[in-house]
Amino acid sequence: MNAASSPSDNGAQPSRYEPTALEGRWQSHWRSVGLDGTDENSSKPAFYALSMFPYPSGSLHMGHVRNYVITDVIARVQRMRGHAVLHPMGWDAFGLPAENAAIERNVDPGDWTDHNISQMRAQLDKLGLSIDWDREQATCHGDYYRWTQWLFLELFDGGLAYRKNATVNWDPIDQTVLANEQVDADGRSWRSGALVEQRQLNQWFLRITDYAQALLDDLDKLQGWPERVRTMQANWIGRSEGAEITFQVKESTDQTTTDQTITDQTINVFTTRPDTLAGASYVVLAPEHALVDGLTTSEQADAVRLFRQEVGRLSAIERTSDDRPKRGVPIGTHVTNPLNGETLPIWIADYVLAEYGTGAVMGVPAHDQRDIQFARTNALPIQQVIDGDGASEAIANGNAWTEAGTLVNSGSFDGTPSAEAKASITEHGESAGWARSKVTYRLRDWLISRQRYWGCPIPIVHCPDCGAVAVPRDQLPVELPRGIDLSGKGGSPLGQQSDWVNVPCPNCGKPAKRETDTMDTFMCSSWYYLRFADPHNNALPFSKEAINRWLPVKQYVGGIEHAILHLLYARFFTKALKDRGLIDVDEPFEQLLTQGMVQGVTYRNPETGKYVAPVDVSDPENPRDPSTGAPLDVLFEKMSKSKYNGVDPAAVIDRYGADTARMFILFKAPPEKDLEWDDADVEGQFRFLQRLWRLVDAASVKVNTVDPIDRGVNLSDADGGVRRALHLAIEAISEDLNGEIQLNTAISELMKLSNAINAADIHALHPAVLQEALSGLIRLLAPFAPHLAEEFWSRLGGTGSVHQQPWPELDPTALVLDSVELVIQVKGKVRGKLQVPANADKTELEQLALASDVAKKWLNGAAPKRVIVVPGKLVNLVP
RNA sequence: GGGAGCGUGCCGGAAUUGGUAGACGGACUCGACUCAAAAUCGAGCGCCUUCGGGCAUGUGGGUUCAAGUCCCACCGCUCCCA
Repeated sequence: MNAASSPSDNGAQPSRYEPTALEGRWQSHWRSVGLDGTDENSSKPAFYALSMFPYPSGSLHMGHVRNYVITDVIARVQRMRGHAVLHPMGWDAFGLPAENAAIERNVDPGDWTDHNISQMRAQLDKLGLSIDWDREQATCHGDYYRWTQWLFLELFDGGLAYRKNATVNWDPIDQTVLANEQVDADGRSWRSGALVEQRQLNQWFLRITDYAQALLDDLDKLQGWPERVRTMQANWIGRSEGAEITFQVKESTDQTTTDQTITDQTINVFTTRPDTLAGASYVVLAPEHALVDGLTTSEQADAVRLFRQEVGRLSAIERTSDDRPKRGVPIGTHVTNPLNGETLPIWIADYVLAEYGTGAVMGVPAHDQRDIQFARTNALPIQQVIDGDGASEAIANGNAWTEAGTLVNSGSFDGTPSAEAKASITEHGESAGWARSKVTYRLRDWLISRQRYWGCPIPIVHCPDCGAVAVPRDQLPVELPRGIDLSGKGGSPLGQQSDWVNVPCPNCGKPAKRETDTMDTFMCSSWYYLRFADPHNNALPFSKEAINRWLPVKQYVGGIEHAILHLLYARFFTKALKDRGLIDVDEPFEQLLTQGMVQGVTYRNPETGKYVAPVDVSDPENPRDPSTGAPLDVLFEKMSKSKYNGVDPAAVIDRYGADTARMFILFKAPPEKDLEWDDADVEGQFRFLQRLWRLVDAASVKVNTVDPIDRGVNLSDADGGVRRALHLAIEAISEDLNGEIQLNTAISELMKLSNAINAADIHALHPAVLQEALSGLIRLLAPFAPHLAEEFWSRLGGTGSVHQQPWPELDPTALVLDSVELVIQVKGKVRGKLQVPANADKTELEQLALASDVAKKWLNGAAPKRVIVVPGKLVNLVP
């Protein structure tokens, strides 16, 4: 049962693979000799391998293991290939779990976090990761967040951090605001899952929208990123080209409205379809739009007030959702369509948001799906202005015609193709003064204020006279007050610390108050990869020299869930810091690998939807609910406590060792795909390492040095076969580690090589061949199973550490064969095989094929019409 | 609705400048060893077959001497945007 302790107790002669003891021994040896330190001063080319750093929850899960093992293999291979490698680790250590623990259990969030960090570091150590711990960072420590604040002030000085009153997403569970990126498609918080609410608050924002175009354009530079991450970012940025069109309000100045008389009012709308302007039948303002009060007539005032109250309760997602009826009310006044002079009513409607574009749109029902729904609900006219095949029918059926076509009902523009009309109508409007071509983005400025305690304080003092004043840089960090009472109620916790809040204004010295909001934790993680390059710098967050040596990160590895959030923020930071002259790189991450989830088996009762723990399933072949006897669905889902499908990495390491865990997790699935955890497969991986152990054990009698020795001249067929197997493996594994990283097939190549050596009689092999094969095998194994490879290296008399050896070199002559198998096809179907000399040319191959029994049988003596020869592969005879 | 990706044995997955489909592993079956079991070792393992071969990479077409791979249409799943 227990594989780690069971292998045959039948005698003492062969040594046993005991991973736990072996791994502990090598780990402490490596630590004592400083094997994993960063090579800072050599002339070797730099290679920066980075995993997305974890939140220190206190327990390592399989997703972490997968992430760090993938990065570790890459780091180790690059070292063997002659690079100076930077492979650091740190902690994304601010955030709500610590604060919630403090509220629930009355512990200090800092102590709680530090305790978790040391616990997780110990768990990570057991994986045998080649991390330079000397560079460790925790974002909640003053010597880190001092620089987060410093960088905030850089952005503040550059005008990229500003404060404004805005409608923001409020998470009622976590009691704080959220950035748009942190609200999912269902309108729920990324953390708490609560439905977010809308609130008007005065908050800090970063001007990420200034970089919208650069963030979009430079996606093209990121050829080492998965296509779908780039697409997701491009969608999120959401560039749209169009025009801003000015509509003149029609009512004259003597028309009385609710609170004022109308002067020369205009409404600006943004549209991507200026070509459809003639089809506008109304103009819609967002209910919150500043012009609404002034343009509402007395008759409509009550309806408008009621409607605004209703809309105020809805989230942006609900308001714009396609499957909801579009609702609105007219406000009583009108505008003139600048293109054709028609009079159009002004409405307010839930589906128009104040924060997007100009907060106003023109309604063109015939050519916009939301507008046609709105028009049909509210009996507004539907005028077709673009014609195309099937357009009229579609519109009559209530489907907007959004394709390109030809203009109709548009006066002098009739007959113009719609693509061309976009430009010509805009130009016409520009010369008449009522249009401008314009580009807008879906991306909003990044809201970074959080009304929570356990985060980086925003280094600002609010002075009644001077306004928002930066805390002088020599006073950083603005430290979080410690040992305070956290109730979890009553607003921002820092606001209640009067000692801390009340300070003199750094500018004029009068009494002032500190900013009491803390920063979004994504601020802290937007620059940590820069600090790792220069972790102990006391004068600056990092020096330009250090950044130039190590950045950009050559290989970044992490979960797809950060495709937008962290990866977009970090790109923005990099660009902003470059523009501030602090760094020279403009993109932080050259290659990105997004690893898939680790899933565990779940048993679910399809009737009740409830999960059954695996221990309660008596027969896994035919799983049934122990209480109802109903057959259960067997699924693979992301590991979680509620589904009883978590596998604890520590338990796996205790039982099989880290090398088995590493090998399994790499072999079971390609890195970017989801991985289905299966204990039987882990067992299989352990068996492979045991097989290697026995192979090295047997060979050690014959080989006692892994140093290269002169090769004998006379090699037997078996010798040649083993050499060929070795060099095939070197070729394939080296290829798997270049570009698109394929670690699962690399391990299968190791297995093939091991199988090939095992299949030969090692006692009959030339000692030099066996020595070369084992030396190569061990070095190829080293990045994947570092402890076992080191043990083998030492047992076979190798000097130094296997991890400091050069990557094995391919000898192409070892791959050459005397004879190869030639496939004979007849009309594309395989009909036979033939051994032929490897150096035979096309003509010879054709003749050999024609003379073969296969040809005689399938061609009935006739000559083929055509013969295709692919040297080294096949001959295809076409009768 | 728009975009991206995916679909291969019982299972995880190999193979894409078009060239022997199913590498490697798991599960399973049989055999050796054993009092027995585990471990280990050996053999088998897509489907059908009249043992000649035939059929097979979601479905249906197409290009080609040759298609998992390229093209068209469709079906299903996943993700992103609306």
